[in-house]
Amino acid sequence: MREDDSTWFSKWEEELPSPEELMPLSQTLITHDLAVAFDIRNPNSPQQPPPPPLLPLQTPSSQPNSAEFDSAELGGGGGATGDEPARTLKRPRLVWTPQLHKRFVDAVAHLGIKNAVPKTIMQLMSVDGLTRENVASHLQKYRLYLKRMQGLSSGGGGAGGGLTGGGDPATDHLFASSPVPAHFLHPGRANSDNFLPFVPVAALQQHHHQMAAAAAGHQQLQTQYRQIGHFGSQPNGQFEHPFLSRQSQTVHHRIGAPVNNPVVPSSYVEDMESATAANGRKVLTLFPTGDD
DNA sequence: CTGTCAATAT
DNA sequence: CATATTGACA
Repeated sequence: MREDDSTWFSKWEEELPSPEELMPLSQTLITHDLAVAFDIRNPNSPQQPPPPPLLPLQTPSSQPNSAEFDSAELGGGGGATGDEPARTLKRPRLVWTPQLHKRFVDAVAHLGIKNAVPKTIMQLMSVDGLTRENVASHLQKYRLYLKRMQGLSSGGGGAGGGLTGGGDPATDHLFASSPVPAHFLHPGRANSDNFLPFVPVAALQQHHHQMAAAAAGHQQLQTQYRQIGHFGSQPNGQFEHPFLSRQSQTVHHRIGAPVNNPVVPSSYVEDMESATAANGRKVLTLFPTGDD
């Protein structure tokens, strides 16, 4: 029944063959300008349909959504006419969506704990808009998560927890959604050959703004709740995402009966990047990469 | 300067 | 309250 349990990492091996395959990595985050443009915090309209966060493929159509420009910022004083570039502007808040986190894990996994440093990860991810600080922050969170899992799974203590191979959410929320490469659990242990040495390929840089994915717009919105629940209520009925259905709201009682293993809440698309390879590896590689 | 830990803000 | 952001330190 549960095949995912032991398949995920099996698949992983197939997935991380060569760096070249990883090269095409390219996700589009919100560009600064766009972010700022969307960052509009409508004082009057509290419920403005937030821009669809991530768009893997299948760009609907660029429906020029009337973007209202609300420069209700600036607290008096200061030249309001000056800032046009997105420099020195405060980013809203990075929304680490499962897919994005997956990319993060992917990069870290392929890099190896050794090279898994913020800068490298960030570069490998090639996520436009992502900054070192973002990755660094998330990285440490991820490390803590790994550490936590280590202590719980091994050990013997058995402490009331129980449940070892499952992994229980509630504390790790997002982290639990993405598969954790086994090797992460323990740095110097098990066989070393398991992994590919992997050499930091030349600086890969490629990012273009093809499908704009706007994910900004949440400034003070509590994350997780309706962050990206269902946005198929567009008047135009444009998007209809099959995935991205968080089933939170589930009352998880602390100790209760042995919860079943289905940890994975919904089914996130395994990997959209692999889809490209299946079809004919190419697509993203010929685009003018205006890197930084 | 880059990476990490701690504190703070939202 | 959890998460991301920011600051300070190594």
